[in-house]
Amino acid sequence: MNNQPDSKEADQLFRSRHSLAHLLAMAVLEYDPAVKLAIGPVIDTGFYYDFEFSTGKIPTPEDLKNFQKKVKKLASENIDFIVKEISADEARKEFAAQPYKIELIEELAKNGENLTTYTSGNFTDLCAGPHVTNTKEIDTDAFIISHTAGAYWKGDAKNNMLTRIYGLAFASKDELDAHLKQKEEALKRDHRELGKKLQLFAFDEEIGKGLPLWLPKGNVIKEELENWAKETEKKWGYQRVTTPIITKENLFYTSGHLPLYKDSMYAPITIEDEHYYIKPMNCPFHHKVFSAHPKSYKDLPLRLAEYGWCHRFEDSGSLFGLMRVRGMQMNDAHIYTTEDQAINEFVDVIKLHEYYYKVLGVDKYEMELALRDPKNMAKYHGEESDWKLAEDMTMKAMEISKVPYKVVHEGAAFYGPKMDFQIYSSIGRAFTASTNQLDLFMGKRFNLEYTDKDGSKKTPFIIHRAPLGTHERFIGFLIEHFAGAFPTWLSPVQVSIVPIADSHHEYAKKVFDACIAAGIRAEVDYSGDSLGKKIREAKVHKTPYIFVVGDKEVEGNTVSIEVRDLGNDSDKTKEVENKVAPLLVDEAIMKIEKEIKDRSLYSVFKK
RNA sequence: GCCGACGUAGCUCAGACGGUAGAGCAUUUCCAUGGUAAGGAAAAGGUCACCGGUUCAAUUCCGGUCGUUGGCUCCA
Repeated sequence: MNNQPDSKEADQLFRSRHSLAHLLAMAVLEYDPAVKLAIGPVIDTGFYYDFEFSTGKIPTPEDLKNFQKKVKKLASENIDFIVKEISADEARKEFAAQPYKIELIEELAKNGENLTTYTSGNFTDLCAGPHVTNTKEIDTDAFIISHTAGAYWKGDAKNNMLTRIYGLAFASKDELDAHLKQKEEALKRDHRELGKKLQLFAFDEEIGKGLPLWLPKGNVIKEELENWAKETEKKWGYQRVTTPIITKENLFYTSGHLPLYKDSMYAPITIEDEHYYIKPMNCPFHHKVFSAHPKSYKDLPLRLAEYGWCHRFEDSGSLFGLMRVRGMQMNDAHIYTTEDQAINEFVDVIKLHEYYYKVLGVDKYEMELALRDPKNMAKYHGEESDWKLAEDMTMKAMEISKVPYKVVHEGAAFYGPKMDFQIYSSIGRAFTASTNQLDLFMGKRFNLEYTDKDGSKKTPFIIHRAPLGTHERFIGFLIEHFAGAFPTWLSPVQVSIVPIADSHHEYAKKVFDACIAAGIRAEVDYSGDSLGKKIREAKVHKTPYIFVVGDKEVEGNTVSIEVRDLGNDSDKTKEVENKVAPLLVDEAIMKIEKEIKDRSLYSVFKK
């Protein structure tokens, strides 16, 4: 387990959680005496135990409540946990009726590890411990049996699916309550909730799962991001291309994707005896752009960018709001370089990420270098020497960049090492926002070449990069990151104009026209609602600025400005005067125009 | 894909022993013309996700499908 205790308090909590898992097993055994026990480890928020229930005995939510009562009762019975060291043979006898335990015993015995059991009351479990010495150490108000889930034995989809029962457990009831409260708060910031409330995107059964509709307000964010990416990439020396979303199947045989990913691609369309696939990625298309004309070393590095429309037939069970969809638009580009240029280009890609994150105020992120999984070497194509070189080069680039990173020995792409950027939303959820690769394989596969100084033909190195990931996942992230209160440049509505009475509608329209002329996204509330209601309406939609216009404003050709209050969630630096003394219309517009142009995270009216 | 849970009006949710349903908000209309987070009234809105089965009768019970979701697996 990775959850080794590192302090006395943590150690005590670890013991309590672990012991609760055993008490849960006791309750479950009473409910289904023939249940097969798998494992019951401690996790960050408590514990779980995996079971294989007898036919027809899968517990209902009602049963879970009973387990909870039973565990509570057991915990209050002052049961001792008694540890015992046993031999493999004794263990085999003791757990003869428990096939999963037997499997564990064989493994442990093979590795020459000592076996221990813990006995609590009439229940003995194979377990490395540690546990409480007596259940009176457990706070019986600080845990709940929360929910069930399916989980494969040993995390392998080829194995049986077991029923996992999760428990939340903390050192005190206060901490448990705090955890539940925090989860509730997190739900309010959940991009699915906010997306509905702020009318950013929607799904429709008739269209299909994982295929989002971008509503007008959400589309504004998408376009702003895309414009920003185009502007930035232009400055960084990228050229834009457009490639089809559909292709004859052979392209994906050339790339090697088809045999590997057939199941997660939309099925082919057959027409005039040809199979066409909808593209799940843009790479091969960009390679074809590269090879459309002969290339010289002088053309390199060649950076081809496209917000490409990709479709992947993801497993229905893995779809998740905007974060995991079947139709996505990717901030993709491929950089074709000489061997000498590759590291520098890779470093620049990392710098580009840093730039994007800085503008968006994403300060918690890290890189993860995914190398080949030694247990699954068959997945990876290409020459060993190329892999070594690519791994060295990526590592070097990461060193140079000085961004913190960790190395993982699995998860590389089949054609090269992968560098992911993990970012964390304000509710603590981690996202892989961007994946990048250094690829020495596809160039050869597609016979890409350029003529070098000496007239020889060489294969370019290829960097795959996508700093803003897909619109879908990235905006999903941004919704949670900003809790729906986007910086002004990204806000669907930037200024909400609220006339005090009907008689001010005409003036409101004038102010509106001035905003629109300045490129500010404005709306006038012409409803017959009360002033308070109109203000509230603008505020629940998290509009950055409300212009209130009444007699005073008409007379002075001004607007009274209400600045969005970010409440307790706000960063200190975002503190603003909520009410701004009436400003001339032109002046107010100029200030906000500048804030938008700067893509500022902060209000121009900040203190 | 797998295991589980859930699906009632646009949204958030009530509801019943099996006898075709209700609230708040949103929408529309009317009244009020209001100076900073919900003014008042009325109307309209549902094949209770869909398809089968049991039943005199199904939104309610059973089965299947679709969708959402908690996890597991996967993620070029």
